[in-house]
Amino acid sequence: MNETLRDPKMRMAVKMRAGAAQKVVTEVEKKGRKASKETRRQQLIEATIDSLAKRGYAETTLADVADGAGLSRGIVNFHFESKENLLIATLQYMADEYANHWSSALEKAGDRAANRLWALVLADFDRKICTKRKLAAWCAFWGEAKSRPTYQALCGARDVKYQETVISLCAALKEEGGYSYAPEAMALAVCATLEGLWLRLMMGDGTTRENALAAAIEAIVALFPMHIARNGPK
Amino acid sequence: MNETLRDPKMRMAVKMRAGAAQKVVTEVEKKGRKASKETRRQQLIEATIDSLAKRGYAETTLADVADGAGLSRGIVNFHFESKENLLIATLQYMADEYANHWSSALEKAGDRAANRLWALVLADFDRKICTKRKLAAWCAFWGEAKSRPTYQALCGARDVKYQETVISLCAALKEEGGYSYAPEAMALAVCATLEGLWLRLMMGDGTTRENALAAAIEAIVALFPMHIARNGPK
DNA sequence: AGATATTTTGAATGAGCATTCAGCAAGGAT
DNA sequence: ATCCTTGCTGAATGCTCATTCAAAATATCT
Repeated sequence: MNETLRDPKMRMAVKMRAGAAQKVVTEVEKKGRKASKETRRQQLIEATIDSLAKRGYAETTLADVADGAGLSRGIVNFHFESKENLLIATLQYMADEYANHWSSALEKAGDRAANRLWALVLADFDRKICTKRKLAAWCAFWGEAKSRPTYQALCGARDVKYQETVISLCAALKEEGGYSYAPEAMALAVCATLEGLWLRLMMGDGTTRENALAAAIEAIVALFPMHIARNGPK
Repeated sequence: MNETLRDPKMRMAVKMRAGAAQKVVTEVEKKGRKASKETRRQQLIEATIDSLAKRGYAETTLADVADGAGLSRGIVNFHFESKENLLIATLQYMADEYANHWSSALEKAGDRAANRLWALVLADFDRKICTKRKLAAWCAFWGEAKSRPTYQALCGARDVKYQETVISLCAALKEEGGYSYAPEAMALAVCATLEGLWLRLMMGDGTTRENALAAAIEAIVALFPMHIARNGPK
């Protein structure tokens, strides 16, 4: 596919367009090999996410990633040594991005448990995180995670902290409000709901980001009626 | 792996063991080529589920499936024509089994909406359906579904009827009980919760079938407090 | 500028795998 | 017993892909 990219001149054009979009980074990159290396790695990771989203895990090839990045066939092995390493780096990148996103949302939300829970839910369906391509890439990894300890560890690490956070929020709300649930069970249910909605978004039945967010809100409003209303924490 | 299976005599031993476990079927199978063909297909589908669970979608090979079934390398193409067909048949089989399971649970539950919803939740975490190997196989397909229309259709078909059912149950309960939610959003949330719990079970963090069921119950008790208590529908 | 180090290329290599097919085995029919 | 049908086998084929590497391009240093 896209045979035009096999032509070096065409490739250069792609590279320059990409460069134009990040002018500042490019300036810094000119001097200093380290920066350049990181940039290239980043570029390849993005191309990997694209390929995972477009073709799925099983059909993702290094050739496709290289084409997507507008670079040559041997490039991945130069920067990542192996396909496996590239995929691990990609998952790592997504996991970090996700964790940073919800942690910073949590910080901004302040101290009240209701505000914090609300912020977590909104963060999960934020445009930055909740993209078709990224959801698809996540799901590609989930599909392989069970049989690959490395992926499992990276996906799992994502969840452990998140779920602990949700458990403590559920416990705090119970304390405040007089609910009767078991915090661990309720937290598991909340996390599962959010993940399940992601799965739905990805599967491409009619569900949209807005539907999903609405469903998530409906659920937490019903689960924590003393603390959360449809338009936000009380 | 398992080089012993390359030896025809060893294979025969495997075949006979498998045969012993289904003595009655074997008797019928002896006469009648059609029955035999179906049996063989079934056997290969089971081996495919095993392989998907053990090695993931990307690493599942026809050689592995054939070894798992105790048969020779060419066998899949003889019975299914191609790997793709085998995988589609496998997904089809799982989708049918799942649909039959919850439909019959629904029938047994009678007319009251609360009973029916409760039955659906229990059915999802039934030992027959909710096995490590089957969950793993489901997830393997989910991971590829976005980039393969055929899988998407089969996974999607699973959900459409299910979700319509849940929507109508939510609508009925709202009617009866005076909840204020939007039935579509609430149904989406309920379905997502159940699917998310499946995902969690599969990912092999500590979640067990019992934890997952407990979380699901906690959720629907909180979502439908007028109709459902922890020990069942009111 | 010239020399050196770094990054990139793309053709070659070889491994793994799905698929094919000529032939074997086991019944059943004549 | 012999033929025919059907199911099955496993070696051979050819294709796709990750990986390697010598050579080219480019950047950095002296």
